[in-house]
Formats: sequence, structure tokens, C-alpha cells
Amino acid sequence: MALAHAIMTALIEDDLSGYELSRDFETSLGFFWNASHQQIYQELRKLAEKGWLNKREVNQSGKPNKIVYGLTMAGRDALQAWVFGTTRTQAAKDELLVKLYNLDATNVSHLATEISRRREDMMKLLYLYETIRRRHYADTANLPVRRKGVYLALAYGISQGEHFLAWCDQALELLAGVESA
Amino acid sequence: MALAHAIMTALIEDDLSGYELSRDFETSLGFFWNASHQQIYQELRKLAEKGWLNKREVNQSGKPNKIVYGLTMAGRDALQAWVFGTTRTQAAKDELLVKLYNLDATNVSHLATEISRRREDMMKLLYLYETIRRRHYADTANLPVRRKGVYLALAYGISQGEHFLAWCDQALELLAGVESA
DNA sequence: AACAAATATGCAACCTTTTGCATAAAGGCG
DNA sequence: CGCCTTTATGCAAAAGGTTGCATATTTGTT
Repeated sequence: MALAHAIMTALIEDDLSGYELSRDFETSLGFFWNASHQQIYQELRKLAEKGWLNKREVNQSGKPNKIVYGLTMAGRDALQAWVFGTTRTQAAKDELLVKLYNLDATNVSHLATEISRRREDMMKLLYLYETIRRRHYADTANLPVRRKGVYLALAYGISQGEHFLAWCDQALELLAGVESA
Repeated sequence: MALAHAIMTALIEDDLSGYELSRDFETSLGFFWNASHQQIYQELRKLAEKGWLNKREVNQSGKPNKIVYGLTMAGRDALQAWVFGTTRTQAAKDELLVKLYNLDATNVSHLATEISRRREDMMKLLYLYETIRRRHYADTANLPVRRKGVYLALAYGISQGEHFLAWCDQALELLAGVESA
């Protein structure tokens, strides 16, 4: 039930609508726990039924009205209980690495292209990470406690991303050798 | 349909039974695409029905009989077609990082313990990776082409794993500071 | 008035994955 | 003989996730 808890995590400091949550996920929690808007809306209703979230409709001018959700006390308790529970390691599933097991003379250039594409995607993501870090997490030592946790998650993303780039370079070099052989 | 293709990938060089595949996944392809035996057996039957695998029963003495699967020509073609298709990036889903967004004075020592546990797990995995690398991929330059691809996947696992350890150390240091504050 | 874009929420079908259970053959041990 | 372990295969229910579609409001543009 990690999606439920990811959503509640996003609501710790602010009450948000499904649309806003969906947006926020793209530039924060979604780095570490992805969710489509369909999933989010459905889960929000379930959590409200369970009593872990409260909902209220907010009338807006200039935009359609929205339904804003906030954590209840029961929700906060459930969230803390989850933090203290056992954490499961999600095994990485990466098609690209499985495809590399299929490397041969016919597909080497295609796989090199795919790695280049992934390298570019990661560059963009790293740029986003770095922007966020500079804007919100520059003064690491003086961050409030919870934000230090968020900072660590971001640091994880940056570290893994940077070394992914290095691996891409190594892989592309090796594949170039195979191609020209 | 990546599981289907991961299974076919595991059958490129050898015909294997579901049990053997399940075993092999734990020390090779499973690093990058996990699968339970329930999933594997079911998928094997589907692939055989589709004509991508052939099956034959093998009588064994000293053990129960087994059903061995091998790639058909159609299966090899489908596998190559998949390699050339678009590759999707599987977003990382990691509960531990979501939990870090919940960092506060009450859970900081628990989260530090969780990170330590993950660090130990990664140490064990890295030891396994390194053993495999030394045993089978030491002479990188002279590997056959396909094995160079497998080597790159392994190198990916080792690189990401090593830097995960470094991140754990950084995180534990920061959390120790929070705890004593 | 027609149309596009952003905001906002949702249904339903399908596919994938997890979980728990079930079965059976063969060998080793007490 | 009874029991445990390894080898070997499978069913079925539930949970989780993806894909495609559907709808409505409001503002801004042509």
C-alpha cells in the first residue's frame, strides 16, 4: 500500500487536490514513487472513505472547482505507523539492461542509440534535480528536520543519476569498439 | 510484456525448465528483472501456446521429471523485434526514499536503522556481483559480443551499488547529526 | 461562434504482480 | 515407517498499475 502512503506523505504540510498532487508528484515525490492521475484520484477517494483523509470542495473563480484533501489525525497516525514498519526493497526493473543481455552484431548500434537516449533523459532529470537543490536545499545544515530527509532523497537521485551518466559513457565506449570490430 | 522477453532472453543459449529458470533469475537476469516462480511457470505456458517456445518433458532419475522449454525460430524473431522496439524507463519505486520525506525527531533513529539494513543488503549483493565478475567477466576485452552486453549490465549493478553505499554513509552521517541535536 | 488549452475529475477494461495455498516425486535421516 | 528437504509444477484470489476514453469548466484565441 505504498501509493496510499506516498500520497499521504505529499499531504503532510499542505492540503491538496488530486490535480495539484498529480502536478507535485512530477517534480518531487514522483521521482521515487510514480503515480498517474487516475491512480491518485482513486486512491484519494479510498483514503477519504477509510477516514485517513478529509475532503472539502473549494469553489474557484477562473477555474473549475476542486476537491481538496487533508490528513486526518488517523491518517497521520497511519502514516507514522507505516514509516516504522518494514521497508521493502523494490527490485529494479529495467528493460534496457535485459536488452543488453541480447547484445549481438545486428543490434549493437540500436542499443548504443538507446543508451544515448537514456543518457540525455538523465541529463535533463539531473538538471531538474540540481535546480531544485540549489533553490531549496542549498543551506543543508539549517534545513528543518523533515526537509533534511527530502534533501537526502534528492541527493540519492543526484548521485545515482550522475553515476548512471558515467556508466552510459563506459557502455557507449565498449559498444563503439564492438561496432567497429 | 517484458517478463516474456526476459524469460526468452534467459533461454537464448540453453533450454531450461521453469525451476531452472527460476534459479538462474536469482543470480543473473533477476538482478534487473525480478520474477517469482509462479509468474515464470505461467508465462512459460503462455509462450509455448503462442509458439515462441517449444516444450518437452524430460525424465530424470533421482528427481521428479521436468518440462524443458526452448526458443523456437518465431521466439527468436519476436525477441529480436522486442530488442529493436522502444525501451521504457521504469521509474524507480523505493519506499525508503518516500519514508525519508517523513523524517522527524521521532523516526530518525528508525530510518537510520533501515538505511543500515539496506547498506548491508547491498554489501552482500555487491559481493555476489564481484564474485560473478571475477569468475566470468575478468577478461572483458576477449568476451564474445553477447557476453559483453551482460558484462555491461553487471557493471551497471556494481556502479549503482557502490554509489548507493556511499550515499548510505552520507545519509547515516547526516541522520546522526539530527539525532544528537 | 468555433476552437484550443489548462484545469479538474473520473470510469472501465485490461494487464501485471503478489500472496497464499496445493500437489507430488525422490532421497536422506532417525 | 514417518518426517524433512530439494526438486518440480501449478491454481486462484487479490492487489496494484496501465491504457484509453469521457466529461466539464473557464479563459484566451481566431
